[in-house]
Formats: sequence, C-alpha cells, structure tokens
Amino acid sequence: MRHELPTLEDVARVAGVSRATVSRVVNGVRSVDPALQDVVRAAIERTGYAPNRAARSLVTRRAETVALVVSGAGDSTEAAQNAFTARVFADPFFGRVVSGVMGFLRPRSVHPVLMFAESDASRQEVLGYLRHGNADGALVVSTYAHDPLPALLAEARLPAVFFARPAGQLPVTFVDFAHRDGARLAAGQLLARGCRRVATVAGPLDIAAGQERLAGFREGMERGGQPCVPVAEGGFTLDSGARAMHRLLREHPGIDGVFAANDLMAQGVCQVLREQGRRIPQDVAVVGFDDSSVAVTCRPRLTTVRQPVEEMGAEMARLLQERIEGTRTEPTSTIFDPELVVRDSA
Amino acid sequence: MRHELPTLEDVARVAGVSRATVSRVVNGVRSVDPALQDVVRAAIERTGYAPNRAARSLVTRRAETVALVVSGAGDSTEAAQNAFTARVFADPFFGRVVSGVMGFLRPRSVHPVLMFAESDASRQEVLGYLRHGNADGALVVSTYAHDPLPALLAEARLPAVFFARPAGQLPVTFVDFAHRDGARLAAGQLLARGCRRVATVAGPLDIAAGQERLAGFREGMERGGQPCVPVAEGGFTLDSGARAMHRLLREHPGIDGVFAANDLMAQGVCQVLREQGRRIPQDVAVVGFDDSSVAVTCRPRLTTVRQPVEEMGAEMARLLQERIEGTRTEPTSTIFDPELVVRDSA
DNA sequence: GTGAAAGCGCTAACAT
DNA sequence: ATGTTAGCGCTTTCAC
Repeated sequence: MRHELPTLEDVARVAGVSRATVSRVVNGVRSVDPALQDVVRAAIERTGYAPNRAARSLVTRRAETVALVVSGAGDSTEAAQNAFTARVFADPFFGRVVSGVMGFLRPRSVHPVLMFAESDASRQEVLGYLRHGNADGALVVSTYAHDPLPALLAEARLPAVFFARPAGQLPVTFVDFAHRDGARLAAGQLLARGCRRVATVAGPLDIAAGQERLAGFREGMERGGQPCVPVAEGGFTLDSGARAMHRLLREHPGIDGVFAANDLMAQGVCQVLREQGRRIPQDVAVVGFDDSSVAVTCRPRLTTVRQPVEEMGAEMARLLQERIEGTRTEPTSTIFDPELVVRDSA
Repeated sequence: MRHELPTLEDVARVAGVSRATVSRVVNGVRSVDPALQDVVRAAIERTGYAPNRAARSLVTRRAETVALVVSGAGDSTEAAQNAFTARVFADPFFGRVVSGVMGFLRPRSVHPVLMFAESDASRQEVLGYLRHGNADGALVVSTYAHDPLPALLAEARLPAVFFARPAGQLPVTFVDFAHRDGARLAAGQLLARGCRRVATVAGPLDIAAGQERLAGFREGMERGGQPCVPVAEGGFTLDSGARAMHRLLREHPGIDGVFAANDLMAQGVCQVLREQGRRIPQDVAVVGFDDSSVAVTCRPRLTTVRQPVEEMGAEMARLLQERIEGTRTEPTSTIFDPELVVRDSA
C-alpha cells in the first residue's frame, strides 16, 4: 500500500557513487569532493530520499528523539489521570514550556514524545523507554514538590534536564528562575507607587517556587520598611486566587496593594477587587508573576514579573542536547533573571 | 557509558533455544510449545530483555508511534508560533483530548510524538514524517476552519483521524459531536426554567462547531415559541465571552437567560453578570457547553452540555489503530451524543 | 514446532 | 577522497 521509499542504494545508483559516499553527504562529513557532493545532492533531490530513522538508529544507537515528561502525583485510575492532565494543560505555563522546547528541537528535526509520569507504573515506563534507547533523554516538567522521578533518573544515570531544581540536592541538570529576585521587584513596584498596606496571595508553600516568591517578596517589603505582610496561600489557580483575596479583604479591608504569586491568581484577585468596587490600580494596586498570556487579557492588564518560560524551555532542550552528545557531562544549571513588566494594574 | 542491553540472542542463549523461537514468544505467535514458552519467558525475565524498537521497525516497517498533530493557522515567526502554542494550550479542551488519546495508547505502549502544523513548512514536515514511516499515522486536532492539512493527508493516503469533520467533504475518518442536539438541550433547559428573554453568546461563526451550536440553539428556542434570539459572537475565550455579554446587556437589559457556546465564555458571562449585581440563576440563568474543568470551578457552578472529549480522544486513537492495522480501510466517523449536566447556574 | 539464514537501510571501520 | 564490507537487532520465509 505505502509507496516504496528510496534508499541510500537508490540514490547511490542515480548518482553513480557508493552508498558510503551518499551517507557522508547526508551526514555532512566534509571529506567529500565538492563536485561529487553536488551530484549526490541532485540525486537526493531527484529521488526524494530521506534517511530511514530506524535503520540509522539501529547502528548509531541514537533515537533522535527526546521524551517530554510531565511528571506529577496521582494514582493510575482513569479519573485521576484525567484530572491530572486537565490541571497540567489548563495552566498556560506548560504550553509556554512546550513552545520553547519545540522551538529549539524543530530546526534540528528531533520531535518530542509525550509521556506522563504520575504513577509508579508510568515512572517505570519512562525509565524503561529511556534505558532501552527509545529516546535519547528526557525533558521533565514536575508539577509537585516531592516527585520521585528526578531521583530515579539521576540514579539510572539517564540524560535528563528538569524545569526547576528538584528537591533533595540531586546532582542533576536543570533550568530555574530567580524567584526571590523577581518577587523583590514586585515589592519594589508596590513600594514605589506608595502603597502602605500591602498583602500577598502566595503560591502553594510546599513548592519551592511558592516559598521563594513569598520569601523574596517579604525581603523586598522589609527593606522598604514594611516588615509585616498579610499572607493568604493559594494554589496557582484563578479560583484559589479569588478565594485568597476574599480572605485577605475580610481581615484587612484597608489593603492598597497586592502581590499575587502568579498571573492566574492575580486575575482572580482583580475579579474580586472589581466585584467589590475597588479601582485598580487607584484603590488597590496589583502585581502578578509570570507574564503569561492572561497578563494581557486580564482587565486591567497586569503589571507583572516576567518569567521567560519559552527561553527556559529552549535552554532545557539545549542542555539536554549537550548531555546527549556528551559535550558536557557534569550537572549544570541555568538560572534566568526576572524583569518587571509595567502595565496597568500597578 | 550506557549499560549494554540484552538482545534476542542473549535470551536465546539463556533459554537454550534459537532467536526465532524467542521472537515468536515475544510476539505471541501461538505455534510454540507451551513448556518452551515458559522457559523463554523466564529467560526474558532474568535477562531483563526488551525488544529494540529500531531493529523491529526496520523489518516490520512499523514505527509503533503515532503523531499527535496540533494544526492551525499562523506563520513561521517565533512570536506567531508562541502565540499559537499559548492559545492551544490555554484551552482546557486540548488537554482533555490528549488525556483521552493517551488513555488508549498507553496500555498498548505506543507513545505520541507531538508535532505542530501551523505553517506550510511544518505541514510538509508532518507529511514527510509520516510518509517516511517515522510514525504510523496521525491524530489531528485542528484549531481553525480552513486548515489545509486534512486535504494534504487525505491526498497522500496517509492514515489519519481528525477531531471534528474537516471542511470540504473530504473522504476522511473523524470523530465529532452532535453540536446541534447539544445546543437544543441547552435551549430546552432555559425554556423549562421559564426564561422568556433569552440571548446567546455564540462561538466563532467561521468554525463548524460555532455555527452548529448557534443553529441548534435557535431551533430549540423556536420550538419553544421564541424565534428571535439576540446573538453576540465570541471567540471561545473567557474574555470574548465577557465582552459579548456586555454588548448583549447594553442592547437587551431585560435578559433572563443566556446560552454560551462554551464554558470558558460562560464563565466570562457569569463574571459580568455578577459585576452588574445580577443573581445567577435567579435573575439570569446561564447554560454553558463542554462540561470542561471550568464548569465546576466557575461560581456558580455551570449547568452545561457535556461533550465527552476524553472519550472522543480515545475513539480517535482507536479508529487510527484500525486504519493502521488495515482492519478497516474506508473512511468512518463516530459522532458522540450530548448530555445535559445540571448544576447551579440554570 | 523449531532452527538456519537472509535481509530490512544504515553507518563506520578498514582498505585503497 | 572514495569504495568495500561487516554488522546493528530483529522478523520471517523456508527447510526440517
């Protein structure tokens, strides 16, 4: 049924050279006469040849494929898995990571294989997949703090790069963000506007990013002479942000500035504030975190701390490539710096 | 560096049989002495053998991999690509499809390769990828009406299954939803509540789903004796829903019921309504569409038309498998039926 | 029912 | 600089 595909042999015949020469041209080995190269390339063009990945993989022991692993907690029931997936994809954050990753991978024509790891069985599956060389390495986005996957991967010495430093001082490669510095920037902006009664909707405090952003914000406020900041914890969702804001308002009606640990929660904060008839930023200034898509769709548009998620995704892919190629073997990490994006909410 | 993996040969040696026999056991060919089967299986266990996909692919001409293609409009600039990705992933819808797809694929240990097709170049890439057998088929989720990919895939006679019927009467396999019937259900619910001044926030009318839902809703209202329904078009986003509701309220302040063509817009509708001090459902009843995650996080929880997206994703994967295995060669389609989920908003 | 052997398309020594 | 050759690990006739 499928049309027979041209092989190296076919190209070689058309070009009047040996298979090896064609292979060299295809793989960009330089030691081929430029004139011959042209002949070969013409033959490739004419035949519509493209290398057979399976055959190549078999001999090179490279899959030319990486696993894109979404890791998290949960059991194996279908309901739990669906809930897990829904939560992951509902966060615009994950899409930005994927976008960055694909941006790096696409020009190199390596495609990510999507895998979930939310149960013991699925973690073993990921491990097996990599160990058997079906993928050359893994890009891992963890959705919770004590994910066992990083340790498993490190122990098996499989090439992997993580989004955010995994818990437990593992000798692994990762990209991360200077959350503390970013949160300090947010504090600075609120202070500069002259806010005197500032509160914060923190992220989940069992996640490093949540802790760091809170710590950084407190530091910033303390330096500005406001050591006591009311805190309400949220879960990085719009809804949890709204609920946290309600709690804050109930106990501290005089609030004139809020830092939300991500944009989604900031959006929830804004909704509550507007419902209560408070003007943003005149009555209450709001600063978000991430600079995700909601930052510009939110009304008013959010002043926020930009986290360059796409670039971080691309860097993950780059670091993984280095590990796979063996260019660099010891664990590395790249920490990205924040940037304050001033819009309308503060 | 990587630990040497056991091969068929190794298992054969341990079991004291030939490679061929081991291969037969691995592939479940029945014509092997049950006693020998046990011996072989024990040897597999002991050696920790797993088949090498590349070697197998090379001879079977099967990749054991499918492409999961997110298709849409856009150009090749990085900004456009990022925006595209962000939009796709921001919609909880896509995650549900992926969840369903993975649910079917995982037990069969086939993993989806993620691909984007938003430009001519990337569409050709997808075509080449499939044509060269790097994936056995494609699961395609289109994000806009006149996507050229379905036609390209059909013309190349490559195995593919689409989410929603592609434009242009193509002879392709797809899964879809009875949008009309679903929207009629929504109308029925509003009428049953006794709503007399009903309006609708429609989806984008250049998309079949948008048109169908509007048509179905009108039909339903007409049958209930309310042929004239004010319409405001939205874009399936929260924001567009909110804006549409504002327009509706300005021109028809007496509205007592609203059908929004998806839950995200319904959420926007609810926000505006609450801002304006209208109680839901007492003053204005709201019905959404999809039964996505926001339906339960929205305040009040949404009464909505359930679209079984996960099941639809699983069915896509099943249909693709049939096509790949050649069990079924002519185009098929599965249309899913709606179900009204009554919660608090209507 | 089981084994021997050929060969899938490619790369990488090794010759030349 | 180019060609010859030997596999990579697997499935699959074809004999037995």
